[in-house]
Amino acid sequence: MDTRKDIHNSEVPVLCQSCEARHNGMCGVLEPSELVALSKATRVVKQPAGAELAAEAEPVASYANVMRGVVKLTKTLEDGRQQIVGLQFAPDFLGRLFTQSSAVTAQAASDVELCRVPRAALERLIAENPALEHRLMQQTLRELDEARDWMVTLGRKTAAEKVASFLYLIATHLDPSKEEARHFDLPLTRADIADFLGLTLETVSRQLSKLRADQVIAIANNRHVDVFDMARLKKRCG
Amino acid sequence: MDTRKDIHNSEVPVLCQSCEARHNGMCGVLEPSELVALSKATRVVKQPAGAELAAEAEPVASYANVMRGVVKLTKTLEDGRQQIVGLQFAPDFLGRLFTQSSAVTAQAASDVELCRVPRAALERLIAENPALEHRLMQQTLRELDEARDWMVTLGRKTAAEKVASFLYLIATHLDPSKEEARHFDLPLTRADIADFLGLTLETVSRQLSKLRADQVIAIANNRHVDVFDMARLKKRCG
DNA sequence: CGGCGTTTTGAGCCAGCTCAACTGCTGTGG
DNA sequence: CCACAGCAGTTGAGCTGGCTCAAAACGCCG
Repeated sequence: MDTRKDIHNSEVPVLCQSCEARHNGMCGVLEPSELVALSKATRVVKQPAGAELAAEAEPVASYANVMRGVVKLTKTLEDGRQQIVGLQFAPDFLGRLFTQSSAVTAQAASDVELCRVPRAALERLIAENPALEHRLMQQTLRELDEARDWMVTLGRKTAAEKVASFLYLIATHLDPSKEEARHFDLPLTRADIADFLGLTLETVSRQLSKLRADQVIAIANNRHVDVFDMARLKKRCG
Repeated sequence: MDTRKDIHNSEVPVLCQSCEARHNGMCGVLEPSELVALSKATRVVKQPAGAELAAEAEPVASYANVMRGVVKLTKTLEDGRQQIVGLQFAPDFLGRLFTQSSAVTAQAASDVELCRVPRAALERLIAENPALEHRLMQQTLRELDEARDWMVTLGRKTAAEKVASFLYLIATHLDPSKEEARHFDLPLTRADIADFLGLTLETVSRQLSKLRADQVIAIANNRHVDVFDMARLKKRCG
């Protein structure tokens, strides 16, 4: 992989210089020399929405960093009932460390760009560099906090509160502005949203219509959402 | 703290020799010398059922290992709705690493015995010993897997399947026998079970009565449960 | 412009909730 | 040793939020 001398980023691979994982993701703890070594094994891949990235109970040959787009983690019961158990945004790390097979299916929710790392290469680097494991531990703890937050949403909130909570989560993750109002494109279909919230798609649609009727949001083209007032949305999260 | 020379456990503190955390918990990765040093700072405490061990959004002064009993982790909405987001059994580690305050309330579900470790002592040991962080990472990943499993239960299962799933979880954690039939005392009240399953306590009670009527379980004294056939119970988990 | 997948809207139903009464166990005081 | 208070659990009856099934509307692409 190409590298370039640079006063501020001497020896850092070109691709890594603008990558979010380099700044806020796991690569932030790596030395330039480690980054160069790792980048020899990594490969940036694009995947269209709907692509399956890893299947439940299947062995996975590689880990990845999400560079662009949203990945959904799902679990399915024998009779087909499905639940989304997590969403991953750039620059999240993707993959279950220290076990042969993933407990979830990972699927591209929107078009995504991933930076793939072969299993063995990453595990070797982790074994050599405790700071990397520490960083991954921090992300894992954050994911556990988020999973537990979502358990409250699934177990104890009404349909209206669930949909508001979903919009709030997406708004805070996709629109970085600090303004009161935010807007973004939903990375999930109504069916996906239903699978994330433990509802039917009809109920999701009805609740979105209600939020529109109540002037909390506007929806254009079924996908683009304007939140007029984040504080008002938050109040509806229960 | 007292120590004793022993051919097989030279220098290991007496209390640690019979402790589950020494065998399957985080202390399993510590050298005898580290264990001696750590045990100087730890303190075994008993707490009655209902005792609050750590409050949501409050700073915590110590971590702990669960030695006996069950600890419930709960989250509460402003209006009082509650959700149990995790149960911890011996020899689980208790506490949120690397952040000032816990995101959950920890409460003794049954009478419990904890081995308390001051925050600073454990964090120093983790910084010095990557193997310890690795072990804690493994538990964190396991907890994340369990949280995601439970999200499917909360979001997509019926009341009957939820109650069966709860009994299955408790049976596999509390009765280590490999037999088809198992029996144990429920560590949770009906209200707690409801808060774990996202149901009302009346619905929990009705579903337990149904399982009894269907000869899947027997209940004595409201707390003691006999599962006649684990395979049959598992089929009812959805 | 026509066809297909997604979303919205409507109408009726039912699983699980609410409210309420009752049972049974346990501990306490006479 | 019994009466009785208090709490946990059970059971019943009726209601309702979210589900199911069905059809119409919308947006997108050839």
